Amino acid sequence: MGAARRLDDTFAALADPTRRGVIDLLREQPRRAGELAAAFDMSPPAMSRHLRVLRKTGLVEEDAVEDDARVKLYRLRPERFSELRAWLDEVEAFWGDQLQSFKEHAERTRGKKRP
Amino acid sequence: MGAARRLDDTFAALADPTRRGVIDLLREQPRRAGELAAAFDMSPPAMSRHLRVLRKTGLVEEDAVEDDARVKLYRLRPERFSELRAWLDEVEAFWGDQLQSFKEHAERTRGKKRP
DNA sequence: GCAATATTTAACGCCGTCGTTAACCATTCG
DNA sequence: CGAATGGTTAACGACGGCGTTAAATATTGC
Repeated sequence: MGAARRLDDTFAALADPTRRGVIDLLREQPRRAGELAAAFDMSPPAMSRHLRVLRKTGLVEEDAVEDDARVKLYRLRPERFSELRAWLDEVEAFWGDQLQSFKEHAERTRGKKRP
Repeated sequence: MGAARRLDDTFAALADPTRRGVIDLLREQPRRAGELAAAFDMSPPAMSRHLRVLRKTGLVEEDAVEDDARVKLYRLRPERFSELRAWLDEVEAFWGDQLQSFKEHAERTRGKKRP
């Protein structure tokens, strides 16, 4: 049930196009906070909060690499995405049965316009 | 880009625990609107709007079966879930490369506390 | 026709989100 | 030290989501 609460935040985080855009950029390589703000033509504070949201949900992590301690690098983290996939798998497990019945039905009624 | 817009709504729809709960119930079998409202101890109007959201995103469909034309049956629809899976696949495709590089890096620096 | 049933729409209030600008650390470097 | 740079936090306004109750719309059945 802890996981369910976390899914709330995960989905909410992904509902924002800017945040999905960030994820898209981070797929290629880690990026600096300011770099991301610029990429979306958005004020640094605005991006900072988007990053905070992504951080809190665990979709992204921040580490202070580089020789300059002011800059923060953001990168993707796989765990939450796996969790998301797990949820999706669970929901879609249903199609298996559903489509199975459908297939069987189609099989039985093949070629007939109306059974 | 139409698909991206749709993802906004899909994720937003799934961010609500009630709506995910509805999806969970619909996995087992189609349900009536009022039945769903009762299941979540919620007023019919509130559930009605949740269902409207789910309908608009295409996660759910409504058809008026049964001999009583007043009742509406809701059931899941696979298309949007597939779309979601596609997005997730795309994002996760990155782990392959990432983990690959990480593995190589770990390989090179194995046993050293600090490179 | 009229009361009861199933669901949706309308109108209202509350609270959280998203963006902006201004102020606030921390760090670099001249 | 002191200005400049990178980033986050604070305060504010606009907008939208979610729940409630009241009213509207079908449809059923006596």
